[in-house]
Amino acid sequence: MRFGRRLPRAFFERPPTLVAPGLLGRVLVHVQPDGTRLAARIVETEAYAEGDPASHAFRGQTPRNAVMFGQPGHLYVYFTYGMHFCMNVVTGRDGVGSAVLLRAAEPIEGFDAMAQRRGTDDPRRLCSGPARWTQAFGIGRADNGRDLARGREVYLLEGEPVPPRRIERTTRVGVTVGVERRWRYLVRRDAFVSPGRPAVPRG
DNA sequence: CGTTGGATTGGCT
DNA sequence: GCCAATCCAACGC
Repeated sequence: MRFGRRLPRAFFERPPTLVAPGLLGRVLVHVQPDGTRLAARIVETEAYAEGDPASHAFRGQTPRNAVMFGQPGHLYVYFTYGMHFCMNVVTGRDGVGSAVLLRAAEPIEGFDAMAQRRGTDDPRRLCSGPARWTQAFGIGRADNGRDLARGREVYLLEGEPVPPRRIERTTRVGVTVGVERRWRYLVRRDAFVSPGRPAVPRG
């Protein structure tokens, strides 16, 4: 199958609340060290904007979040809960700390390698969750800072964008602050969306 | 330098 | 629904 061209740098050089819905239906590709190609269609994302208390960038630049403040179109990978990696696409102009968390996708290519890493054959358990997806793809520390617009190992293809009426918007999953912001974007009724529960806005 | 809690997941009650 | 797993960056003293 063909999924079109690579998404250009300009695609990412916008606020994360525009990039996040714009990434739905796109295809993330990871060419592994052994040459195996993995691909998945994005079905769920979250925006982490400038001035957003839930963002890793909220308290300014640190060694950990430095990639978020760099050139858009790069991959920001972080380690959490002592065992999981999550991946983001850096958005906005150089110097702005913002990104889009990649939360869930439908496996398209490299099913066997994903199943082996995940320890299950269930296609819905391969990439449906941010840490599941990085595990299935073998994404880790070494991938932090990779350039999606130019690199050879990890990149994004145009795929087929999801029209606005098929996009659902909710609060984000797992955040304890900024819970009123509805910055989680998902493909309506898609089976590969993560099982994560949106935050409940207090009121 | 000690403490805290996390953009999660899977297993168990 | 609840909670342990397991590391470590960020923050406060």
